[in-house]
Amino acid sequence: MRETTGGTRERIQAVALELFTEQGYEKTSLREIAERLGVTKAALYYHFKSKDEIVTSLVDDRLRRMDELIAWAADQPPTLATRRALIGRYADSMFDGDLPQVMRFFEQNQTVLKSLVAGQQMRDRMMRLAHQLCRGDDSPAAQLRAALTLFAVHSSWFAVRAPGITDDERKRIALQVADELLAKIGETGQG
Amino acid sequence: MRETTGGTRERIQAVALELFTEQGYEKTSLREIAERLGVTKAALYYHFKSKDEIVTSLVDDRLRRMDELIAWAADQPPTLATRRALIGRYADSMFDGDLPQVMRFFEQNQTVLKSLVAGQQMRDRMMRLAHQLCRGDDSPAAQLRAALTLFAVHSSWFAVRAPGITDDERKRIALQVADELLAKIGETGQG
DNA sequence: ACCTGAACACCGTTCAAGT
DNA sequence: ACCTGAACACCGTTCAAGT
Repeated sequence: MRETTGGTRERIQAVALELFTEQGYEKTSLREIAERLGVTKAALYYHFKSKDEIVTSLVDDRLRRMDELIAWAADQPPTLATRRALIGRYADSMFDGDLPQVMRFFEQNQTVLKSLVAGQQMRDRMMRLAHQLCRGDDSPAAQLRAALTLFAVHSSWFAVRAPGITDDERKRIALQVADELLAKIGETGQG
Repeated sequence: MRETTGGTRERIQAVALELFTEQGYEKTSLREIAERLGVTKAALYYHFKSKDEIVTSLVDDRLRRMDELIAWAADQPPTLATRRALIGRYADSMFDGDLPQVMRFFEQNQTVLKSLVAGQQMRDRMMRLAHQLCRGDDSPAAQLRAALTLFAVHSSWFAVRAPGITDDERKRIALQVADELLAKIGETGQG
């Protein structure tokens, strides 16, 4: 058997992330997760206080990295160069390691997550990121552009339908479009 | 008493739309809806085949209007003028009558709706709209821009935080940003 | 035609009890 | 420390029965 490397807690997280992303949070029952691991539903409650808390544990790492990004940006001058660097770093983190899967899960479960603590924190960080992206220009248009810049990175995963396109190419396209949006922030005049 | 204008079916739809939007589809129980109307849970099943089917009935009207838009666009030449007119009409329909509430509901419940028939149809229509918006330019960047154009209209509701801003102003900003994105579709060269 | 009462299998959660 | 068995209130759904 030698199922996987280790502790039950980690195995629960792995299975939960997979099923939540595939079928959604609400559609995935704890019974389903437990069965895959060969334990009882009640066993899950030894490792996590609730179903909600499983999600929290998945998102925590991601939250920390976003906090770092936001803090970094707040320390830089509010220039176009900073905005470009910020979205570049954000895209890097989105396409790096196993975080894409966490974000994919998040993307798929935004609604449900609204009522979950982790979801609210995540939304909060996105808002702050957007706020950093239009620092020095708080016009409505700038706010909208900042939000769309983040969307550009996210939606490059599903909005672009091209056979055989690589993750790197998706990232490049996303940053190209993002850069154009960012360039319009902080411009004097309405042109 | 003379509760509302009429039939139980319509009253169910009204209450369901309100609660689904406020709390989400999964978090709203049929018991809750029934109680508000002073009927039994089972009574709902006389008017609707399932909880899912309540959503379908809410979204149907919206689907029809999107179909009309798509058909109209397919009949026009694939020019920038057409793209601009298309997103303009789309924004109109989004900010008009009681449809905004339906869309707000949709925005809030995308995930859950993925597994519902109505949700899949809705996603399908959004894809087709995006496709119309980049007709004649199937490059990845164009696809991404087309998707972001639609997002611009949607996210103008929540991404823009300005005290006392009106719906009309939100719409104007959305269309301004959308137009800039659309202008870059179909441009020769990569510049 | 319109609705009720009671039952169905399933859900997340709790807790005493076992090793 | 780690897990089980059995119970809890709640969920969406069904259906015979009432008017």
